[in-house]
Amino acid sequence: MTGPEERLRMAYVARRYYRDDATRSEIADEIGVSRFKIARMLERAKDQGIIKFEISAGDLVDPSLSVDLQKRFGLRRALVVGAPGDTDDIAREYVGKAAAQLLTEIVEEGDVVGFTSGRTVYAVAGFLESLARCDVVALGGVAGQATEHGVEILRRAQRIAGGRMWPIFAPLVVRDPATARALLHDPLIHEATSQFQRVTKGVVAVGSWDPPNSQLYDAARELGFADKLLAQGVVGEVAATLIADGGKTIDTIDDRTIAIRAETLRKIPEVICVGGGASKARAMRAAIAAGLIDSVVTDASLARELLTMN
Amino acid sequence: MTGPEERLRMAYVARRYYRDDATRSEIADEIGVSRFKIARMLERAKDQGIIKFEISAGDLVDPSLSVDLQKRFGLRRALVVGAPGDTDDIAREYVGKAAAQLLTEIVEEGDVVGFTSGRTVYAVAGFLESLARCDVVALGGVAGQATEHGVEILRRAQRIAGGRMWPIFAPLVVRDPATARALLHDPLIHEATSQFQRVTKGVVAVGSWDPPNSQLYDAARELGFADKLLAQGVVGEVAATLIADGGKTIDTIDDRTIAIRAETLRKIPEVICVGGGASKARAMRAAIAAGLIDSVVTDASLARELLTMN
DNA sequence: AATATCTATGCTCAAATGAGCATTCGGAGT
DNA sequence: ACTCCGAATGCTCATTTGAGCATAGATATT
Repeated sequence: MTGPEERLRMAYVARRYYRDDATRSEIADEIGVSRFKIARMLERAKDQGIIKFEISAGDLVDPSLSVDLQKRFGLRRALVVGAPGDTDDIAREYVGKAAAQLLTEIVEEGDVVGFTSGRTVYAVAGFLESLARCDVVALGGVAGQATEHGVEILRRAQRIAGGRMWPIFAPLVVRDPATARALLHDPLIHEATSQFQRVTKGVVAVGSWDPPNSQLYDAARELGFADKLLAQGVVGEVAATLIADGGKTIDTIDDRTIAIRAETLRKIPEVICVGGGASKARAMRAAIAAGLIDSVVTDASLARELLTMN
Repeated sequence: MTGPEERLRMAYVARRYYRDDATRSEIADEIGVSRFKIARMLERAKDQGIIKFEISAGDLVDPSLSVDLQKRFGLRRALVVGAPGDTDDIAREYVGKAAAQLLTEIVEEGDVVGFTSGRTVYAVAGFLESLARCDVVALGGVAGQATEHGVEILRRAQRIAGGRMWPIFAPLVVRDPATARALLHDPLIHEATSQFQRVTKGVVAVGSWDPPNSQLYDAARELGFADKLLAQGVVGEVAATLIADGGKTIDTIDDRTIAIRAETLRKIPEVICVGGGASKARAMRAAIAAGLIDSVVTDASLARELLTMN
């Protein structure tokens, strides 16, 4: 075992090398040993834990989970935020903030950014503070009671991005195909849906059907669709595209939804899925398998669940 | 400000470079950028605090205080241990342990190691666990009530070092010169004091007279010397050598002490002074100024006090 | 005591890195 | 539109560093 004098010396060398950016030769001259000895001291300092590298990536992001997730699922980007013990509400704040910062970082002038509705996407919009000049489009109608949220997301994004906006003032899912067709012929809605193919970056929430944690699920249940869809293996949804466990999309109610279709979604150069909480893991895995999403911003619970699912 | 994607990337690069020892070029190929960009990312990661270097030197030693102290006072070695808030007792344990480890590290076969008495030196001996084969010598008589301590130090050191030992069974200070002379003519004591010139490494405690924190001071007070000596400016002592603030040694009671003399102490190649607690700062500073000690093992309180004294 | 073994040290030469510079690109100001 | 400025990028070449080896000194083994 190394004595305190030697450890102190190693600490000094480590400090001079890493903190002060001295070269090994400088340090060697300074304390009168060869540069090779300095090199070996630095190695041993690392082995013995005298120097440790603390890597953080800021308050929010967990660097290793992020990279693990990105590699494991072949994602374009993955940001994992917060601690696994956080409540869903706290996790949503973290995810929203990180996703907002990510958008600020990656959105370029001329982009067309699409948003679904949902609480997490609402949080993203809430944390948006600056954005390159771009147009914003709703990727679907509004689900859930808090109807205003869906529109509010676009409004805030538009105010910050400064470009044009195409909100969709309609429910995400309706009772029958005829109603859906009628809505889709509404001039304002039609104009919005025509923008789908121009979208270059999508921000989408993921909803879980098993266990149920989705506003689309709630709406479907009210309309009486839910059980049949569950029987067909639906585990989650993105926008209004239902997905089964292996990633197969299920089009049963496509004629009753006002939202971007799976094939159009897949053509968007980058779709970022936001959402946290371990309960959404199956749904998110299915969405990735379905090829609907390219990047994720999530929390540590969901990330760990995804990484240990099998 | 940098976005989370970029920070994550920087964290990843930092991890690969510092933790995994990947070369900049490897990382560059891996993520498809130039090695120059990697270099700049690492620089910025350092600036932005994404990577931090945590340097510890083990549980005991405070690396920066140690180096500061060593440089400020031109010491051969300085080890500063523990936290400034520690009590004297805890600090003594830390100092003792660190000094013991230091001895283990630096004592070589054939050395002759001298010890004074004192509680801290006793702690040093208590923590000694291995030592190159060497002889051990008491550097003076015993002060304080716990007479056995002084001898116990030598016994333990001898048992671990395996060489010869020369303890001194006598008080550190006596009432009058005649008593001192008589003791110094005692064959056992004479044999011990004859070893002083052979000593190659000394371990000495420091006693403070102002404020009083010294067993020699207590003894001197009982014998009625103390006030006169304080009037002469004594602020502390090493072995039985009294020292005034600027480092001047005061020989008033030298003819009544059984201990190594200042000039002999100065000839020892390395004298290590052990002791902690801010109250001993003046005494230690004086001992350094007097050229009686070459290295120190102390605690954070004393070190900070020394560094801020002026 | 002689031998083998291990560890620490410093060397050479190839690889990795840093400093400084030229170029490009994207605004900001006129 | 134009120029100007600053930031970012990648280059060259000198410096720094790492890998592997040879040597020397210590330690264990017989």
